[in-house]
Amino acid sequence: MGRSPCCDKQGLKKGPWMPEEDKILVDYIQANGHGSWRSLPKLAGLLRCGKSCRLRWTNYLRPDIKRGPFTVEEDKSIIQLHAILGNKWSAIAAQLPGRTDNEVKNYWNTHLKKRLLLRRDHHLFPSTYAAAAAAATGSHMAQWESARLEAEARLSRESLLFCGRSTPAATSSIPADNAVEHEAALLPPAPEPDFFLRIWNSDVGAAFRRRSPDCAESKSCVTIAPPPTAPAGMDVDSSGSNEILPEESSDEAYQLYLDFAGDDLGLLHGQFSSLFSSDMISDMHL
DNA sequence: AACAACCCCAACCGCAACCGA
DNA sequence: GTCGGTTGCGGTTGGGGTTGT
Repeated sequence: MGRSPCCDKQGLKKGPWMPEEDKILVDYIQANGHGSWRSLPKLAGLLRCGKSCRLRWTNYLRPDIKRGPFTVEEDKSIIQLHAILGNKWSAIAAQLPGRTDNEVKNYWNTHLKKRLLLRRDHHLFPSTYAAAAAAATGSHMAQWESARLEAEARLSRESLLFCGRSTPAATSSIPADNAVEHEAALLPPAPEPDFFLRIWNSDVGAAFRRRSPDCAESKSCVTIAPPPTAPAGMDVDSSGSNEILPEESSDEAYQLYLDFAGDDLGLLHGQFSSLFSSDMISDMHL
């Protein structure tokens, strides 16, 4: 796949968008739709590359974008979804109406991640391996997530770690210093089934599908309801907004991880047909 | 008041998937 | 099946704003 030339073309403007440019872009898209992003700048009379126009539209100018601070519910959703999906910002943002992947990503990196790491330090989690092993036995999602935060650069290996849950060695006592080596030793040579789909199909995943009418009928759905009143450490301003003030919701956010533990990552058939095709489901060999 | 350090987020970069010819 | 163009996505960065000294 050849890379397409984009902003490196001479004569195209880069950097912050001017209000006039915004207006041109909005007017054009509202009148004609965006069509081909690549040809849009020329048609609209913008000295920008199509990529820049697309980003500006999807991340800033789109009329359905929600402005303002993240609410408590959005905060929780992001944390919960990130525990399942990892850095799949577009997938997480898809569950948050009006929020963009870029916004969610920035919010995670600048607020939530910081808070959770801060709390993690206070909880003295065991080694990465122990956490992975805990996840492998389904005993505590929080520890699994801790391990993931601790080593985000190794996200791609998570599925392999998770798949090791049926391996006897995964539940044995192994010194923390040897964790990485043991992880490597556990790695099977062949690709493993999609572990996200497995989790999504578990009680943990069900917690996020509770919004769907289908889910309401299922006993398997875990309801993570917001507290009736603002918990300690969380402020609700006088306007009634659920805005979370910096640093103040760390306990709440972290507790979410603890509450989030799945006692049993049992597999629930038929829970996510609205999300995945039947072919995908049948291919999972659940 | 001036400067440094830090924070935040819009925008960019580059890779990979997707899609049609 | 292959190729080239296009789009989507996640990681990273630059710079403006804020806070601390």
